[in-house]
Amino acid sequence: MTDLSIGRLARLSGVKVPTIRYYESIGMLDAPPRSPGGQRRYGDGHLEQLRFIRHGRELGFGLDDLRALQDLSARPDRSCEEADGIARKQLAEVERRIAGLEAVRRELERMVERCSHGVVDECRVIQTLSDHHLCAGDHAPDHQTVPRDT
Amino acid sequence: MTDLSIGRLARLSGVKVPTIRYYESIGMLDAPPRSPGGQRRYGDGHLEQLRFIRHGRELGFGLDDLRALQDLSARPDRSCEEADGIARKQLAEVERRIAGLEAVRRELERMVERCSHGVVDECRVIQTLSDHHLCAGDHAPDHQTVPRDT
DNA sequence: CTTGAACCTCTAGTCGCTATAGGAATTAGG
DNA sequence: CCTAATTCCTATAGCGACTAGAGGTTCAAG
Ligand SMILES: [Zn+2]
Ligand SMILES: [Zn+2]
Ligand SMILES: [Zn+2]
Ligand SMILES: [Zn+2]
Repeated sequence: MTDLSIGRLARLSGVKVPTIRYYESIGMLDAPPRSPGGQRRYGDGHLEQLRFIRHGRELGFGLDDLRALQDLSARPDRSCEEADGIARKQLAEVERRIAGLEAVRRELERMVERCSHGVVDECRVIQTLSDHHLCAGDHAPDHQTVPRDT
Repeated sequence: MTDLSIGRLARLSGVKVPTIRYYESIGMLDAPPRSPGGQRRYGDGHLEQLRFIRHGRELGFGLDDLRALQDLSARPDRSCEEADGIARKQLAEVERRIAGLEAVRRELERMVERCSHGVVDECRVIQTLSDHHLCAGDHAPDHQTVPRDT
């Protein structure tokens, strides 16, 4: 019952203030009680919950999976089969993404290395983009979304 | 002047019909002439342009970068310095993402391997999510967005 | 000339946030 | 106790790169 303000909770958890409110709005984080003036007052349980979510996000889990994992951790007597399944699925997904990125990395390296740095018309980068036949192999048959940095 | 319909262009380029319209709407792809009834009629230039974009997307370039690269390729006499810079930046970004995903992969592997597959309370997956100290190392200090599959 | 496939525009949804505007509440200092 | 600075509130819109659906029109094969 440490009665944390949202800002303090943000500092302790490493999750930004607007993100905490966002998690509450989509039902990922329990809505806390409010001060007489209407401000959120969090307890230790919320901090734990938020750290769980943050750690899961760092490991690449989607919020849906984390919700399922959260629900499971509230039922300590059940078999952990489902939790392990989610983790294995996540591992497979990460491996798939790494494989795709490795293929992309090889092609990018190749085109950067082979460019003689002259004029655009002879630029290996531009040429390769115009013609996949200049690539060494196949790359990224599947989708890749570019992440954002903050 | 092959006078391609959008559907045929989609098949020839590997880019979906709504995506082609989307590219036009954001100015990535030149707006084609229309049939008397108002339907889009593409030429070979559009097909080339679209293949360029698609190839670039497969290599992980953002649409902004691809626009810049497209503009450069229209000026064949200029130095390719800028193009090479964009490609090197992209390579660095891909390397950064691989490094992050490798760290995540190691942790996921670790937690899946160490679980004795009993009850949730003793599940290494759940425990690790609750406590980063059970991780072997640091992972993903930066953002990662989960890609979508189609 | 009919019919069914392909096309059109427009809007809203995806994921996981982030940013801004325009206020109200809290807290630290004097 | 009062003020000023800081933090907090809601609500809305935007990011990237699409995808999905509704409701209507045009085209091309037979
Ligand atoms: Zn070059
Ligand atoms: Zn290629
Ligand atoms: Zn387990
Ligand atoms: Zn960890």
